[in-house]
Order: sequence, then C-alpha cells, then structure tokens
Amino acid sequence: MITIYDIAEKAGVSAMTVSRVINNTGRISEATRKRVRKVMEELHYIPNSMARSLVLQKTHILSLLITDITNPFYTTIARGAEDAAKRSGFRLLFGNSDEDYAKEKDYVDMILSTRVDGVLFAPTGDHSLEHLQQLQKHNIPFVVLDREVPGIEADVVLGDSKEGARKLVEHLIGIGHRRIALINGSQDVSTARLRHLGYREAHTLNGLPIDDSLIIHVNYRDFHDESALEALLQHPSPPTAIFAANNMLAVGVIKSLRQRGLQVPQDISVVCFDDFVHAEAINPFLTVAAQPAYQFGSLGMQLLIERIESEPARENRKLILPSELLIRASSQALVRA
Amino acid sequence: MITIYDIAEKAGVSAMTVSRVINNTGRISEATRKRVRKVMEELHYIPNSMARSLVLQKTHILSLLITDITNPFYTTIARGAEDAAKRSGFRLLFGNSDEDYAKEKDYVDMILSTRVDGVLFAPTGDHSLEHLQQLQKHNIPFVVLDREVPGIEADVVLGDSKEGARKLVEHLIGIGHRRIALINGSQDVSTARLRHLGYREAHTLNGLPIDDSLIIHVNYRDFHDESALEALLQHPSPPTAIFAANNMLAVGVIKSLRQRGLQVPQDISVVCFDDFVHAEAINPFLTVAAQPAYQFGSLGMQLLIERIESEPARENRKLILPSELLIRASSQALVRA
DNA sequence: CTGTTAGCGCCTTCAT
DNA sequence: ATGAAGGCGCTAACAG
Repeated sequence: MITIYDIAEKAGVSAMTVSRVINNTGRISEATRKRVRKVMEELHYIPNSMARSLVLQKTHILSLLITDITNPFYTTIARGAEDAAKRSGFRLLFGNSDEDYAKEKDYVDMILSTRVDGVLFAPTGDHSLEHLQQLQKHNIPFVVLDREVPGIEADVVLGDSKEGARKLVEHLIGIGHRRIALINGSQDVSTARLRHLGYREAHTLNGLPIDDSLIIHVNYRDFHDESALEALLQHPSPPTAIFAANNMLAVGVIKSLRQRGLQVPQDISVVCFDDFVHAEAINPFLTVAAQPAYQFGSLGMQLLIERIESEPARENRKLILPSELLIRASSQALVRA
Repeated sequence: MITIYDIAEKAGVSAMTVSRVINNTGRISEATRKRVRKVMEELHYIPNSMARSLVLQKTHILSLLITDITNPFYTTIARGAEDAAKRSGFRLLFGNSDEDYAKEKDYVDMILSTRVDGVLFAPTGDHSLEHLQQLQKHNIPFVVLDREVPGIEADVVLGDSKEGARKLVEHLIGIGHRRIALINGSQDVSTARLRHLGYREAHTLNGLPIDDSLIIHVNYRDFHDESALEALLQHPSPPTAIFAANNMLAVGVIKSLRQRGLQVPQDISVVCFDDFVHAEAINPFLTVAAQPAYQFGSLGMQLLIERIESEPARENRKLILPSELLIRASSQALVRA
C-alpha cells in the first residue's frame, strides 16, 4: 500500500508536507505542491481514510437505518438521504432492520463500533428507545425518522400520520362509506397509533360510530398475511371500504381481493398511506395519502449534518411533512343497496 | 472515548490482556477474563473498529454498488446482499450510481479510500471497465453483478438475458404476434445487448423478419420518457406487442398507454424482464421473465466473501441464474383483423 | 498466563 | 515554508 511516506520520499520532502498538500493546509510553495501532486498521481496514491479517521476522531461516515428495504417509501427515503450525504462528502453506511428489533440491535452495535459521525434512524417501534439511548450514551448524533419514539428528545422528521389518515377516511365517508375497515401496523409504532387516531377522529367528527371489530393490527411487513382480510370478509356486516395503513398492506389487500374474485372499487374501495411509482400502473389506480419520501431522506440527512457540524448544540427540531390526498380510482362512491 | 487502556487500568491488567479477551485469542485465566469483561460492561466499552482496521489491514466492510435504488430488482438484490454480508459479520457500505458514470466514479473513489475488503459491483455499462481496473490495480477483490463488462476477468453473477428475452418473444410469437416492438436499455450495457440478441433470435428461429424501426434504445431509467412509445404508436404499421427490457420501462409503457386510452392486453400486449412484488397488484398482471433477484445479491456476496477469505486465488467463477417465464394477463393472443 | 515494544497511516503541535 | 516528534486505539511478535 502506498503511504504518504512513499510519496514524501519520491518527492524529496517530508511526510508532513505531503499531508499538507493533500489537505490544503499550511503554506506550501507552489513548486513543491506541484511536485508532490505529480508523485501522488504516478503512484496512484489514495489516502487511507481509516488512518485519518483514527487521528481526526471523525469517520466522515453517516449511517442510514431503515426498516424495510423492499418498501418503495423507504427506498425513496434512502435515495434522498444518499444524495444529501453525498453532496456533503459523507459516506453512507447502510442498514435495513426489516422491522425486526434484533436486527436493529445488531446494526446499532455496528454503528457504535464504526464510530460513525451520525445516524439517520427509522426506528422499528417504541422499544427502539433502548437503542437510541445507547447512541446518546456514546454521543453519536442522530435524527429520528418517520416514527417518533416516546422518551427520546432529538431532531425528528415525521409525516402527518393523523391528518393524513383523517383525510383518507373523511374522503371515504364523504363518498358514502359507513363501514370502513382499518388494517393497521403494530400499535407499538407511532405512525400506526396516529393513523388509528386519525381514523377515529374522522368518524367522530362526522358523527359516525366506530366498530372496533373492523380495526385490525398486523405488522407493516405482513402484507402476505391474508387472515386480516379474511376476518373482515367473513364479518356479519362486512366493510365497504378498507384503509390500509401503508402501501405494502394495500398491495397485499388488492392481491388477495383479486384472488377471491372481488373487484376494486366496484365491490370494495381501498385507500392507503404512501404513494409509489408503480401505483400509477396498478389497477385500480390507488387513492393514497402521498408522503414526500425523498424529502424525508434529504431533509433528515440535512438536519443530521447540520447538527454534526454546528458547534453550539442547537435546539431539537421537529419537521412535520404534510401528506397529500390523491384521489384516484380505487375508491368509489358507495351505491346504496 | 473509552479505550482498552481504560479497561486495562481499571481491571488491573495490561492492554494486551484486554485485547486478548476481546478477541478470544491466547490463553487467559478464567478469573481475569471475567474481571475484564465486567469492567468492559461497566464502562460500556465498544471496540474502535477504525483502530483495529488500521492495524489488521482489514476493514470488515464490503461495498455494494447498484445502479438504481428505485428499481425493485436492485433493492431485492440489496436485501440478499445485505443478509449474506450480515451473516458473515461484514458491514455494508452502500452506493447507488443511478446509472450514472460520474456517480459511479465518485463511489469508486470512496471505496478505494475506505479500503473496503471487497465490492459487489453492478456496473453502469461497458465503460465501467475503467473503474473495475482501478479496483484491480489496488487489489480490491470484487464480484461483477448483473452485467458483464468486456475486458474484465472476475467472478460474475448474471441472469440469462438472451434466453429470457427469447422466451418472452417466442411466447408472443406463439400467441400470434408478428409485429413486436422492443424498448431496450442502452447498447452499452451487456444485458441490453443480450436481450436484443434474444429478441432477434426468437424472430430468426421462427422465420420472422425483423423490423429495426420497432427497436428502440433508451436508458433503463428513462421510464418517464414517452417519446419511444410515441414513435411506436405513430408507426405506419404499429406493433401489436411491446417487449420492455425491464420492469421500470414496462411500468412506464403501461402508464403511457393508459393515458392514451389504450388497453393492455386488449389493444396491445406488454411483457418485460424482472418481476416485482407489486406486479401482482398491477393491472394487467404483467407477463415477465422473472429473475431471482435475491439470489443475485446473496450468491454474489457469497462469492465475494469466499474470494476474500480463500487464500490461494481461486479460478474465476461465472454464475448464470435462469429466469422464469411467468405468463400472466398482460399478453394476449392476437386476434387477427 | 501476562506484559512490553513497536508500528499500522495519518495529523497536531511545536520547532526551525 | 518545511520538518521532527508524538500519539490516535489497537494488535502482532516476542519476552518472561
């Protein structure tokens, strides 16, 4: 491996001079600077970032931890985060917890031993508290993404889950639906709690009763699980519309409905949170509360970088990004029997 | 920051002993081992992997470079790669080149300075040769993924682009189509060249003429570009079926067709490479040549890890993973006019 | 079974 | 404008 000493020797200077050339620090005569640069190129020298990290106590690596790499919402976040990190010259250590607490723990250990400069952290749920506290204990700056964790004070970037849910359900109510099912994520996750609240609020505001037997909690990644839908369809007084708490669940629902020969929206309406590119090719073209996923990632990363680079500890910031109700073909006015 | 010296002092041993406890090397009495471990826990000690990397000349970091993080094919690869890396205790430095040569170059520089132990590399195209050669020059092991690069000898994991394309087109021919368009990626990319070849082969084998005006080259990520489709629809003798070279292009095609009021498959059939979860919810349920994306990632990562860990340089290996023709609703027998 | 010494590649500090 | 010494946190090699 080529080191600054190899360069120094060949250029007839000291290693320190080479270091100065690399980092553009100190005063170096133009002549030596050129000579050193030339040798560096000849020898294909690449600085060793590990050695540099060790002495600088900065890795220039940020970590992004998401909960589901197969979900377009999160991959779009990843794209935003990656672009932002790259713009500021940070490398990205990537992690996918698969909504799994144990995997999340492994990643936190990795993050800790890697001494990353900061973490953009989408928690699997409230129990992620422990992991976040671990980061705090080791003074690793982080920004919480997408889901709030009670007990943690930190920068956070969120969607407006309650509002979005309310808008979706009010849309359904507005077009005549009265029996609306909710297929939701685990109540251990803040977004699921808030979407549930929004769902209830929409009912209450419109003077409608809430039938708890129409509310089902699964895991955000359990989109293959048909038992939830099955239960709803077997219901003595089945729903005329389904609100799936995220896009993956919605796709699962539509698939299952199709397998049972049920048409959306003719037989039943379906709406969900989170848009995705392929939604536009899906039939029925889904009605969604679209969240600005890319911004989740890029703004989150920006907050993180600012926090790292701003010396005097800033106050915590909370960004709530609005969702947009996109009414499309999967929800249809209820034809009264 | 807590170091082994802090541990050593508090436990009344030397730093070396602590190091031995951490790494389970050498002979340590059970008593001291326990004492050391206890102190480590008390002080919440986490080994500094940078320092370790520096002395061991191994980072235990692998890099995965993909070309499109918004494409489910690649995110599924990422998932497979990540799982495999994790199983072997490697960290994953993640990169997304966006099918962009310049971004790819940036990532190669990052990879080089990070001194990763190896790279799983999905090249943007033939011109990636330069980047791969750079890795070779610096003795960084890599496995080429998804796309072959002429001039590079290395382990490689590929799909059977030609075969898959041939099967798709023969399926279309088999149900009566004679004018089949190809919306393909750039000819600078091996998969696009092979899919083109498969397309031609299917025609030749079936004694059909090839109309080059039905073959259009775009970029795999240009799924928003409607000009290709526009040209095909304006054709004096328009196609009755479209073979989109990947899933993203297919989704773009279906969207555009819908906007023009054309029905798939009634008005025109569409088939493509690469399946994706959401395909099953799409209407029309796409006919695809499904590739085992997860295996691309996990097998690729396995090859990489084996190459890193096997001392005597093994021969290069070439894995070709078959695709599966899934005939679904988007392709329909041609009704002769 | 445990400790000492030296050095991984780089940069900070202090000299010159 | 440049160099020498020392140290970041860790471990290999050798000593005892």
